[in-house]
Amino acid sequence: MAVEETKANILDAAESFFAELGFHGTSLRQITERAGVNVASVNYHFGSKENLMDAVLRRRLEPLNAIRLARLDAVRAEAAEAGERPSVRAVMTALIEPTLRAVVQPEFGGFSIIMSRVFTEHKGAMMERVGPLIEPLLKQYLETLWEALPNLPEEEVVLRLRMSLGAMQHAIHAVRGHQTDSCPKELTTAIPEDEVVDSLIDFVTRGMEDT
Amino acid sequence: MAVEETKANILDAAESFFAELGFHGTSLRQITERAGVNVASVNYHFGSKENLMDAVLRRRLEPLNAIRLARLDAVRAEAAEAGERPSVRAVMTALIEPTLRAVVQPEFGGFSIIMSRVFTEHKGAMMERVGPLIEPLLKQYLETLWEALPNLPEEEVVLRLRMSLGAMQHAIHAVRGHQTDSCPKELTTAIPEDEVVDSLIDFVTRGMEDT
DNA sequence: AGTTGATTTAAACAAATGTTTGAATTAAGC
DNA sequence: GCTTAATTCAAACATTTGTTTAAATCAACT
Repeated sequence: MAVEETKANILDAAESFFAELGFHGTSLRQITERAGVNVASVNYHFGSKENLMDAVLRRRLEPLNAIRLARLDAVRAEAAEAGERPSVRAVMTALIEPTLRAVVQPEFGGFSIIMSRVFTEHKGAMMERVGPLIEPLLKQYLETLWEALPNLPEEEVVLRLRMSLGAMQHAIHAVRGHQTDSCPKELTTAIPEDEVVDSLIDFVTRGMEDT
Repeated sequence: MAVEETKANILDAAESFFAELGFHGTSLRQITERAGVNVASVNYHFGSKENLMDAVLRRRLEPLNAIRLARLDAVRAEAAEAGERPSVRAVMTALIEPTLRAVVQPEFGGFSIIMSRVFTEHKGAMMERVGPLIEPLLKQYLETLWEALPNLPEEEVVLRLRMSLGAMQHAIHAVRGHQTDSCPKELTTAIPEDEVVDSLIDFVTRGMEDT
């Protein structure tokens, strides 16, 4: 088995187990058994269980963040060219569309669940590791939203962005729950991905904008 | 030490550790040491570590759910008396206000974080345990929202409620993060509780209502 | 004061954890 | 084809885990 194949198998197995059972709830033996490799492989290729989680997150987050930043830059450039403020809808679309398109891909497996967990924890080892990966992105979006909503106090925009991120997180679960039938019965939806994207953009745009 | 005091000490310690380190990340010895009791006390009083988590959740959730249901019933009664449909704002206020008032209390400690984690997991032992505690509540709110928004497809209302719950979850973290300084730097807010409640109600009402 | 039942305690239990070791195997370069 | 380095493997490492046990202590009631 090629080296990259071994590492990829470990990452795949780790991703799905971390999503299902959490970091501490998953053992290296579960991961390596599903990956079809030896237990020692994790420490050989990644150094430790914690570094493995790092690699799981980076593999998905870095390319996705690059796309999201590019989309945001496009929105800013377009607004600058037109000599106008960027619209809230355009900014939120630049965030939401690539995120949901990525997350519904089957190979993203449990990544969205892991990210939700990370968002939830706030402190502890996991947040310290993910923080540096997402804070620069959020800072860019925040600054653009301040420009798009000049009449609101900056603090209020921060709060509304947080609430929008929460809405996005749960909308993602709605889409993936629809795929996997694993969300609470009272909150299942049968709405296809495209409509969820539209609904979410509408929802957070109404929420963000001044009425 | 009185029996109830012992159990309360265990519940307090378990709540804060489960919030900080997660269920699997916390050991019974950490809990019992902080609680000042013997390791065997947990199994004696609660039966198992899993049953302890059950008790932690029930202690907060059952009284809170009673309040939320009462508030919803009041909204429905008022609307019925006036011969009108309940307003989206009134329904969302009946959900949000008691939730945030409860959650910002210091003694609620890490409960909101535990709940976020539960919402996130979706499957696994934790969701199976919490599901029965919150699904009846959500069902009641959902039916009232269907009545309040008769022109929307029911599926769309379900999705919007989910997104609103996500917004509430992250707003709660904003408030508690403000208390504890434990949220990512780019998303800290210094907005006091009352204003967060108002902002959140406004945000989800705009999001839920047909434009 | 004595008895009964509930509670606490220290100690031990088997099982599972992440990690390390050193030999075996594979792959690549000359 | 030999050598060298990278990778895999089975086995063992010391800890830590949740749980159980049986004796000790406590509280309450007659």
